[in-house]
Amino acid sequence: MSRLLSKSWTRSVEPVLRRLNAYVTLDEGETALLQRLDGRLEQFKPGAELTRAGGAAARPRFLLSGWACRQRVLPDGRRQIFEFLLPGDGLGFCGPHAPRALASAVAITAVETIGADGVHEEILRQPSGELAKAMAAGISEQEARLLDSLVRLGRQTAYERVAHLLLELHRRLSVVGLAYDQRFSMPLTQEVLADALGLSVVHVNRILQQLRREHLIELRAGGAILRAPEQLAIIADFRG
Amino acid sequence: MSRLLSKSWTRSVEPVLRRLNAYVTLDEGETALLQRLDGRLEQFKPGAELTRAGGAAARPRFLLSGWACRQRVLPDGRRQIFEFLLPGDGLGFCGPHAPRALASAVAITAVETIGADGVHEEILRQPSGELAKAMAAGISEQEARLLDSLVRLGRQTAYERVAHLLLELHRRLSVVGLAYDQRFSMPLTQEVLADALGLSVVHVNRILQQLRREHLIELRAGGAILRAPEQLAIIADFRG
DNA sequence: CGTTGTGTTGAGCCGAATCAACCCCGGTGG
DNA sequence: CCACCGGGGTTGATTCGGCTCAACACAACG
Repeated sequence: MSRLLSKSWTRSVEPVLRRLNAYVTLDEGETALLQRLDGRLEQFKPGAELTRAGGAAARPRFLLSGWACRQRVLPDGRRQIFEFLLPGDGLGFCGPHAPRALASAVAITAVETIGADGVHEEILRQPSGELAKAMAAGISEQEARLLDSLVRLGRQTAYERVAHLLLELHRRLSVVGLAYDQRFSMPLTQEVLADALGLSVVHVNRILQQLRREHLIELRAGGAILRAPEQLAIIADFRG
Repeated sequence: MSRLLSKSWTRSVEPVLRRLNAYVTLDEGETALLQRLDGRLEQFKPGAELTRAGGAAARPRFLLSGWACRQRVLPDGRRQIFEFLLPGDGLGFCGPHAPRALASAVAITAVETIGADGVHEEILRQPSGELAKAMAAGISEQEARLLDSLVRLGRQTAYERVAHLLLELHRRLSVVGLAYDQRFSMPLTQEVLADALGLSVVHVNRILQQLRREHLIELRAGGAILRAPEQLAIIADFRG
């Protein structure tokens, strides 16, 4: 019940199943296909690149555990994080069309991924199956998140941006079973948050303090609690 | 050679052919398919909605003439423009997967579109044909532009943002044959630019003046000229 | 132990927003 | 013909949100 079991848990495809079933209920065959995924298991240390921008398109795979992000770095060092990749998320599924990766993906914590060529083949075999529908819905939701990010960066204040991102992370982790009530682990430094939100580290720090002072959130070493999700949603214009 | 001919030109699928052929050379059959497109022709006045956010996913179609944009408006009136839609661009091609439209599309000038269900069918029939490849490349490029926009809004200064957007528009119009050397028509008010760039109208005005003062650009009633594209590219970190 | 990375805090500055005029131009209608 | 009007662009004054710089606290770690 301790280390070994918990280790096997961190490697399971459960987050993938949870996420896809949230879109469309998969049938037994498709569920079994995912549980028997035989793609290569890969492990990454924090800071390691899962995908290099401009490099050959990566093979499709799922993130089983850990946090990563897609990002771009400007010549002078400024960095923009496009999105966070959480357990259960797919990576490289648009790739087959695209000649090369559009952004580099970098591990934030230790990360495990599993190759998912089998899923890709199944989608080609059954373009109108539940699995294909679920994967398409996932890609669509990902694009919706990118649009949300554009609004965040272009038209929201720092206060609204932070609230919005916290709600997004909470919602996504809930779907894959990694949020417990309003509590979830968030292994992000303030610098990472800043680069995702288009803010400076110092300012992120001050906004977080304000949110804590107002009893809207609690933060402790890698963990977050949303104390007033409804109010945060109003602040951030968050569309659940 | 005058009004009639020019009118028929504005309705042609030529921009579509130009854009797709820039990705992958289409064969005669595919070219003919596009030229014989029998989808419904639709016309929109400035300000009209081509697609309503949250509404049913729109049928796939191409924009034949005019400018439009995809956008979202916050409850308090703040607006973010996600991207501009130019002649030759597709709209609603991801739609079939997605249950509903992710953003509303609005005409900026008068706009003509043509339904393209035929293209969608052809892609299903020949998933590895040139047409399918070209359309996939187009979607991939569109996502790349969204990522560029995220960098723009999140990590670039107003000066860099304006330069970057002008270069993007010039490049896209060049591909579809609507840029003449460094000159192109740009029927955007400063307010529209502001909402695309996450800036205020007043500030956009000042930045444009600065760029003109520095002889990097020229602007005249709906038209733009890039006087020093290479320097603009350096300023904006624009990756051609 | 020092070292390094992360979070916290204060002071001052600056880029961009806001507020408020004003101009110009193309309608439009008396 | 001219007076009026509204939309877009321009300009100046002022405010403010967020950045920079700099120092310090604290914990993890070799």
